[in-house]
Amino acid sequence: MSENTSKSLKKWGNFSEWFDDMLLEAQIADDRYPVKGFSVYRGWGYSIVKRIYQMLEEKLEDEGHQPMQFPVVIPEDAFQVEEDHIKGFSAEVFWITHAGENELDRRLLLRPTSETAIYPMFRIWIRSHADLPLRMHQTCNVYRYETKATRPLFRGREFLWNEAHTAHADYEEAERQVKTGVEIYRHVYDALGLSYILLKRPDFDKFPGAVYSLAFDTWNPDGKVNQIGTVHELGENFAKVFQLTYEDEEGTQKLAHTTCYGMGMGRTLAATIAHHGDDNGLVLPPVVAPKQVVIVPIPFKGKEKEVVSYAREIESKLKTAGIRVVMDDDDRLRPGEKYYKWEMFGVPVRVEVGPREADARSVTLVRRDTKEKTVARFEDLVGAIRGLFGDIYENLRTRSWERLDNELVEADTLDELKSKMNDRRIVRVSWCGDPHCAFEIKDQVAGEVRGTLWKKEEKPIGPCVVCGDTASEVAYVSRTY
RNA sequence: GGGGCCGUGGUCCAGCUUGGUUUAAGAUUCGCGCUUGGGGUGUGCGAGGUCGUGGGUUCAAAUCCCACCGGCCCCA
Repeated sequence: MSENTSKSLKKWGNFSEWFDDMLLEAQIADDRYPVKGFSVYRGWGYSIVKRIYQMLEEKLEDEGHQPMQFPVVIPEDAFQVEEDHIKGFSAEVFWITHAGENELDRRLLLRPTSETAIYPMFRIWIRSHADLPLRMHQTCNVYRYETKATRPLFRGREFLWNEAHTAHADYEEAERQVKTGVEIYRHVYDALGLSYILLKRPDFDKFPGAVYSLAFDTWNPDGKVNQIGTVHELGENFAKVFQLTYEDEEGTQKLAHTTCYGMGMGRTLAATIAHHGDDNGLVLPPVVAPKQVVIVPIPFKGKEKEVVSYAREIESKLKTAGIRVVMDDDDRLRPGEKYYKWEMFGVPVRVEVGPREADARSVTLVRRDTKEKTVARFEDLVGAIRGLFGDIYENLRTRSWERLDNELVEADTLDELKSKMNDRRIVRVSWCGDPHCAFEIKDQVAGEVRGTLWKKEEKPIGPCVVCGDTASEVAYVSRTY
């Protein structure tokens, strides 16, 4: 697989085209599957996804979440218990109405999210305060019949995610869990070097059935924001309708309080690609790169043996050190072609080994993010590469946060907001908090109110940009996916 | 929700306006061989298409019409 020379890939000039090329050329995902909104994760892409899952699952389990796997089907009657939840999701539900030739007398649906699958079981499991808190998580696929235009990774009708669900004795404990959920997600996004804004969604945009919703929004090169994860405080809303009660120390029956949070893998992967990639292809953080190092032997006539055997020595040393390494000794390709190929795949470090290195027992190391070359001695190989991994990670992370900083601008008036929205920025505005003013923004400019910073008081600098009344909050406005 | 554009070998595309010299062109890719090898070597031979699907108009459809499927963009 090599990159298409007939096109020039421009991440900033034409993100859509660039991104589609990345998916195809770097074997991330293939959306040519013949059902709209469904696509295939290919080897390189799914390997990255698995590593993200692994980091997330490990952290969740460290924080006391048990791994579980619930069925993909939910019976209609369970789904229809919570009123807001139905309103929010029913238009997007895939129904199973038949089995063979027979019509089912109890229709089933493919989970769009699993609250209504999980709570009937929580009700069975929770009897006393000793059963709380109850925390679980599952990695699974969910199904939503999206009516907006689908895009691979960003918006599909089937998507990969991890969802966590917890039940608690009281609101305070649930609140602490919300914070923990946020910290778990931060841990993963930070490891990927992703920048984000953590917003409390406005009431009109919260998860159907939630008390409030938090969301991690991140920038995208095309000026839209990408929601990569959400955390919801559900209060007693679901507990009430699913009758999640427990007996407390005094022997009285009480309602549990619940939370849930979900991280979309497609979008998290999309952000990783979009934040770090460049016009030569992917640039992967070492922690999730399926291959962290590629060795390219450069055999000259008469010296093939020395070069190849030295390259194998290097390969085995790196493997022993636990570094994921691939040796590209395919003799049909020239070294230059291999450089381009592995740059497309975003492998963090390239090791070049030719007669020069074999003679000197050294290696030439090239880091993917800056293309900077260094030379190291064979004895120092592992340390040098580990050092580069650290440098690459720091660089990617810093660049991502700087870009976010760059994307964030202020606007004092609706006109200014309009013009900055046309520049595809994320704009901070003073807002009175009235939903009508938020809807007015949506009507007038190409973006919408995403919310206000969570746990960080921001003082509005002027009156509400829409109505001119006293502003109570600073709202973040942007185009969305 | 409203409007617009598009679908031709694995990929990018020419051809469509004005139906017929088109055996559907080219590049890339893929296979085999030689050559080459520190940033996309060159070359020879070969492979790959029911022109998205179905229907209609016509002596004749990649080309015109309709429906569906799939993709993209803009606006709300």
